[in-house]
Amino acid sequence: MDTKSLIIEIATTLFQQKGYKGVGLNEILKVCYVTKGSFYHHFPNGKEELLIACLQLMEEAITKDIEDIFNQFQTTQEAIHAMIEKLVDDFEREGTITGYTFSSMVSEMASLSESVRNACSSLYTKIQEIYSNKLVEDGFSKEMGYSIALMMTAFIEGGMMLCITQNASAPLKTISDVLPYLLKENE
Amino acid sequence: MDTKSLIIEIATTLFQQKGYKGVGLNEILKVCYVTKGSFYHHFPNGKEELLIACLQLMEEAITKDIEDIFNQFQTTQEAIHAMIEKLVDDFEREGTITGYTFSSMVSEMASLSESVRNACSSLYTKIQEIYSNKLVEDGFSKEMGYSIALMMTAFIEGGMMLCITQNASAPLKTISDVLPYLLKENE
DNA sequence: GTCTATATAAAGATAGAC
DNA sequence: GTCTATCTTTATATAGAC
Repeated sequence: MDTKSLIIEIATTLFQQKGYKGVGLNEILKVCYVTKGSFYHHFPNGKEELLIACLQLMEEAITKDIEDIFNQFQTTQEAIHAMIEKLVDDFEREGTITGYTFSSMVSEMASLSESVRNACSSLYTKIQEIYSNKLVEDGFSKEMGYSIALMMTAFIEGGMMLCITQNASAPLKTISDVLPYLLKENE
Repeated sequence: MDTKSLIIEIATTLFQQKGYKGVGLNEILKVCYVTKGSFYHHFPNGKEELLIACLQLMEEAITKDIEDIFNQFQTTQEAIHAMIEKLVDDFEREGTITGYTFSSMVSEMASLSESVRNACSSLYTKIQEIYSNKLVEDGFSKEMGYSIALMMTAFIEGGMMLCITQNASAPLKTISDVLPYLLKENE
């Protein structure tokens, strides 16, 4: 793999685990076996440029992943259930949630950098579109589909936050169990 | 006000706005007109000790605030509606959400400091207990009350995250509109 | 495109006078 | 309890050889 992609891949994981400010450039480059000089050749605008590149990679990876799951299942309910199950598995295996979330980047950087905020916003919008389209297929109105997609995103983000805080997968599991009510009773 | 309390108050606001790593000690102390020497007299263990103190202050302030709102209204549904409305108002007025959230602290620090994670966990538990108790008053079973309280917390946290990301209050408003379905149809 | 060496600024923290 | 001055480490970033 070329140097630039390598840096982006490794930095993405580290940012997701420890947040943007929680990882120093030195740490990233040490893991990559890449030097400062090489880094600034690929990212002349430094660390923030790297973050934006990572957010774009996340956008691709996350949307692809979610789309795959949503294509595998007939209904939104089944798909979202499978999705959360996967998050829970990852969390129980690795101890951290690296997929489908970038909340640390949002909460750290949204107030500090407009371009980072926009990249995050774009990502959430993409995810919600996938949900929303599936919900319309399921028979929901466009408006209702939009609202529920928004809620689902908030739900999952909040659930991940609680899992990280409690260092336990129970919150996401509970949410996964209760979500069907949301989807069924409004159809 | 005594120096220690002053530092805690100002630091709390700054941490909520910019996250823990987003604010330097220098910045905090400059706003307080307090010197390093004085700071380390009150907080021998430095910045992380200050953060813990801030989280405790938040715990008091947030629980008191939410309890007041919940005492003002008959049902959970009305209370939570008023609560979200207050969040939305604050956001529209100030541009940032400083109340009821500390997600930046969680996502930045949970993987790095166990004692910070515990303080955050305690805070979420307290909030959920308030919801849960009210829900039991409303006629829900203890188990159902617990699940719904968890969901509500996840919902609101996720909603705030989306508001910050989109720099708009729409997400929380949508959530506020749709929440009644969750509470009504399971009663 | 990659390297080493260096610059520069900011972080958190300490020492000791008052 | 508060002050100034200082220390140490780490951060991001740059210069210039190869």
